Amino acid sequence: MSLCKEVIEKGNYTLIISEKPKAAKAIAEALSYKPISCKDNNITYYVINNNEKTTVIASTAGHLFTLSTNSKDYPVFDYEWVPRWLVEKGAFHLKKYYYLLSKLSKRASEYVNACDYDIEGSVIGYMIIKLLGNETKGKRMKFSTLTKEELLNSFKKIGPFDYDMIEAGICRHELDWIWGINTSRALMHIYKQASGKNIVLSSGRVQSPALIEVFDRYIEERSFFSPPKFQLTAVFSKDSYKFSSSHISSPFEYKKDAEEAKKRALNVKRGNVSDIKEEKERIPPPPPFNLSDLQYEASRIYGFSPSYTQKIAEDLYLDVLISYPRTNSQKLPPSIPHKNILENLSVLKEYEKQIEEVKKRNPSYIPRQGRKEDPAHPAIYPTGKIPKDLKGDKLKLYDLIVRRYISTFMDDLVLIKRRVKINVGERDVFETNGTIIESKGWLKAYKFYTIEKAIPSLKLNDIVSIESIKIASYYPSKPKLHTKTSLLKWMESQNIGTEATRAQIIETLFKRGYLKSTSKGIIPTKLGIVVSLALKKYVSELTDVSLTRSFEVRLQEIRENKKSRSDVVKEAREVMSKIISQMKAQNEKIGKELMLYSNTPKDKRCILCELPGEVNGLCIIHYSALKKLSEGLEEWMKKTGEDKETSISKIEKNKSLGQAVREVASAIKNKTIILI
DNA sequence: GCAAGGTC
Ligand SMILES: [Zn+2]
Repeated sequence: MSLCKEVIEKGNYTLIISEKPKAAKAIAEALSYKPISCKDNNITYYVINNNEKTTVIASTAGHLFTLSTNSKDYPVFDYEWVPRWLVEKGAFHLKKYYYLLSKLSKRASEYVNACDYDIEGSVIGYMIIKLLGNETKGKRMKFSTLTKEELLNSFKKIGPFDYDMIEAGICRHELDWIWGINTSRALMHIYKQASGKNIVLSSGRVQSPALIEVFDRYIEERSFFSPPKFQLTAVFSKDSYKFSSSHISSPFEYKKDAEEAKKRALNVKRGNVSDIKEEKERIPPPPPFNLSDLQYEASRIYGFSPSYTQKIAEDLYLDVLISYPRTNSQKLPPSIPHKNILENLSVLKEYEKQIEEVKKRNPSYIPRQGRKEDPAHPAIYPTGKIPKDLKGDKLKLYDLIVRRYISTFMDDLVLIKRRVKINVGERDVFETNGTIIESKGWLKAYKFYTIEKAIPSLKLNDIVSIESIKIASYYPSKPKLHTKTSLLKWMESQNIGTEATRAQIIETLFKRGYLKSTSKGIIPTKLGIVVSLALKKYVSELTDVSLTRSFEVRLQEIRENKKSRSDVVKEAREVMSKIISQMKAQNEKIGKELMLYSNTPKDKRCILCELPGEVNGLCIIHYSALKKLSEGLEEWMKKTGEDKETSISKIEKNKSLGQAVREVASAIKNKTIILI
């Protein structure tokens, strides 16, 4: 044990710094068959003695330093990098890492940043070396998997510091800090001035567009209005076999067209099978899991929230049961020992048969690859370590990951789809279809889909009779309220946030009291609505994803040496100074607007709800509903063939339309408000 | 106290 101490005291070693403990262990084991494992305050580091040359491998746990300021005022731009454990609530566990790295840095002769090969990893390692060691003796090791081969290779190719990445990374921190801290302080300060109350408000490049997305979707859903289309469906029979079938012109735009087709069909009363088409469809295995696909599937299959799934996945990772979960990659490189992993997993009865099949059908163990990539990690896969005593949700998630992994080695799912056309009289054709599975392929392992729909057992020229026929209204595009999962997928589609932060940022919006969950999905609270409106009006840059796009352009320019970090930051300061001075000049006005929502006097309320009345005595939601109803009513009447009074009555009761539209229709019926 | 980004 004292050997560890000796080495540190002697100094003159290369200190390799990794981003996480697991990576430090992998590096140590790649560089030596017998790394010496040392402990300091329960934190492990490794020592390797080779031909007089000593290497020490230690790790942090993510960012050890963060931007911080002593100033309580705003606008504020005088931030500096400080140890997180000193300034951040909940970061106290980093103190041990800080002290160990600080101790190991004192006598090192050389420092290697071996953090993940992405811009955050470049910043994490750089800050440790700059602030605890010696920047001039800093180097960079680059690898994207933790396999022995790649680690050894990257160790041989250790290069100089990657200042392009470091500068871009530091700039990202500064820009987010400038935008986030200043606008959050402005919101809080104005709120405090107007109400006398201290509450925590926040805004930022990622969270604010996400909030606005929920807000916009909510208004869209509440004020949804569309005339119906008309689905004509008949139930046919052949001997005792019954099946339903839709008119090929369905959905009809006009009800009278559907009614005429119905009348014609009822006159003929029978049809004949005029065409049968059968085709095979091959569906390849789903791609390997990245975190957001895992979150999506765990929500679809088990109802887990994205942050819950992430927490369980992190536990499984720490138990060494699965690989690193915070990845965007859908790729499983051949350097992963798939054969060993599958052989190990085959001792588990529930996977034995499927793995046996992989061995026979895919003996080189080549998995299907997805499209998405990650600079530092492969897709999520089981390590092959056999779990003991896994229970409940942890077991469910582990099983999901294992099944997905096995399925990527399996054959295509083969479906048979049959489409049958039935002519009724001379003009009308009905169609019915079904799907059956010819060969299950990967679905045997990843069994979380139900696919089969009975195939109609009919032959060409069969005569079938119409048992019944009916017209149903059909609403094409009713928008759905967001769920945590759909919001996370939306963030991913817009490329805002990262695998590690999206679920967390959604939870922050709830913690701020901006959002709440209902049985139908997420809706903004009054506070969420008024913050959304204030941001739209006074900090519109934060209300959509274009700010992220412009950050990306600038960071890329820094990486390519076309711009300097200080120029980009200077530009951001100027923009922010302007925004803040404009907000300060309108302090009272903004404060009044905020207060109007948190405490709306009775005489200022919307005719139909408790929100403030903004236009024609209606709140933004009911006004938006009134506008859509007023614009679309004529089309509704034309397509349904109903008069105005009937239309309004039907709209009032129609649950396929937005709730605010129904409330507005009801108020029109009662003559409380009029169409515009 | 406030961002977004790492990871325990
Ligand atoms: Zn209202």
